[in-house]
Amino acid sequence: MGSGDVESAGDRNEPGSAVPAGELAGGRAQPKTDKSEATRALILETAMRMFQERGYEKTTMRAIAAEAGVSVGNAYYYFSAKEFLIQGFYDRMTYDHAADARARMAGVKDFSQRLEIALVSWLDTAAPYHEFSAQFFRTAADPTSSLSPFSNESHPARATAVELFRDVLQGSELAPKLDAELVELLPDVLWLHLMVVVLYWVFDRTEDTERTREFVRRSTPMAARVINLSRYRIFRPIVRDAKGLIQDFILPTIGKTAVKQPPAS
Amino acid sequence: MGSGDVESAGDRNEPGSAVPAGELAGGRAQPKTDKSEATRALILETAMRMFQERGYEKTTMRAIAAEAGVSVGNAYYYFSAKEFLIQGFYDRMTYDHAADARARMAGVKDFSQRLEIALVSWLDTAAPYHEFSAQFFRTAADPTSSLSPFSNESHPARATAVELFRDVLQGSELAPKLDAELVELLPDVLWLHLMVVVLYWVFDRTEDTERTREFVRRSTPMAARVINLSRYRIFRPIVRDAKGLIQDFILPTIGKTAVKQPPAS
DNA sequence: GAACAGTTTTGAACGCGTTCGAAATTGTCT
DNA sequence: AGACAATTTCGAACGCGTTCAAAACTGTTC
Repeated sequence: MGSGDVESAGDRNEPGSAVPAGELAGGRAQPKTDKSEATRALILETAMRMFQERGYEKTTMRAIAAEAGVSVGNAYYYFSAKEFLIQGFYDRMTYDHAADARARMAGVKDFSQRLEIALVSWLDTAAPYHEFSAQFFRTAADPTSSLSPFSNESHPARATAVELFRDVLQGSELAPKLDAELVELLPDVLWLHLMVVVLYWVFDRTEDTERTREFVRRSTPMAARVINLSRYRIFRPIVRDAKGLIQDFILPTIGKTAVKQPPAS
Repeated sequence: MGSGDVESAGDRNEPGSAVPAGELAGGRAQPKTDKSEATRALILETAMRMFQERGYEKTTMRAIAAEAGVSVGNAYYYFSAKEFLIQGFYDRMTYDHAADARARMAGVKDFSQRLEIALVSWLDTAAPYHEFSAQFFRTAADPTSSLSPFSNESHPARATAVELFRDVLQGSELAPKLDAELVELLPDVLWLHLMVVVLYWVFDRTEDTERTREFVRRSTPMAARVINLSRYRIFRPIVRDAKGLIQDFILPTIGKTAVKQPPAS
């Protein structure tokens, strides 16, 4: 996977103008000791447990600190803002999702089915957190926040997810003769599909997010069909347009540094 | 949440648990007197001016109240939360956009051009607010907030925008033989297109949001082409799928209660 | 051991959005 | 006019996220 460097883009942040540019990532630069690492972990675990129990907003920093047996200031020493406590959450869920989806896909060869499995797996993985998802979705929607799914800080999690969709594709018996360049772009496009599903899910208020689940059931075969049809000649101009749009406007935005091959011939 | 009554959604609110469920809309139920109305307007105008000058977060409720010459409590009497001050903003911008776009479209017959004009018009209308757009986009992204573009409270503004796109279509010389049902859905789909552009715009950090403008220039002709091609036979199954998806999953979510009204002014 | 430079921890304090009981004002009826 | 209710206005106070100077701890060097 390891294509190159992410453009550093450190100083996008609103608030401070004198950010030391060193420790933007989460809360700390380096864990110096084991005890330090333990404290950090304790705070994170406590916070995540409390978020699940009471929701994000209702869980105060004071309460987290008290429950973890440390002072507020100490919590802020490790996590420079409340929202950074979410990042750990986000990362872990991405990882769990990828593992679960791969397990479920095992043996399934049909692309449409694999895609659906991957998406449903996300819904299941995220289900426990649906109630307070809105509260941190709000935070994630802030472009200046490192929690935005498009931010550099989210790059590792995003890469993991994109990789999963690459697996979805590679395990499928796709129609031959598909445009190779297009296939190359698909993992990212499918990740975008997931983002749309997530968006829908966040707003979904039905029991067990049944509506989103049906949305997935309906939209996946359609996606498969579109991909399949892209082989036909009439589609060629559109496919070219779409490819251009994705390469020029979508990928750069999600921090993809132009791995583009020059158009041969 | 498609059919029937809109569940009052009062108790989705985090903070209070005893919301009277009466005045969720903006800040007040009814303006009782002229003076009342004047005070309300004064606060709103002051707030909007200060938002533009200093940004949303940096403008405190205390500062707004002081500048407007009223007490904080009074401001809260009219606007039950800071975010409600944005709604006025949102509504006004939607109105300005529609007016500006219609003026610019006058005489233009080509669909693709009309669509591009409508979108560019939005970018121009919104340009002064781009700097702090992120700050209130964050608020708008909260599904539980009335400021979400999908919320019921945003319905009037949304309807205005959709109406504009209906005009975009009606003034165009579209290919004949287009699926009538599809055409009927298009205004909402084009509004969604605008939402995507807005999303892109919010995250856009280029000079004068040049990147978004190019995105519009590239994506509009493509949209036009897709619509045009939808006539061909191979597309029929996909078009049917797409129509189903839109009707069953998109329109209900954006609060479409099958109300159609002729453009009367 | 003492002295010293980190690193970690503390808790009081700040500024903010918001709430609330009460005061001031306005409107209505006799 | 006075009496009474409704509306509008006020500002102190609450809880929250966050900051910061100082204290406590740790490891290193004589």
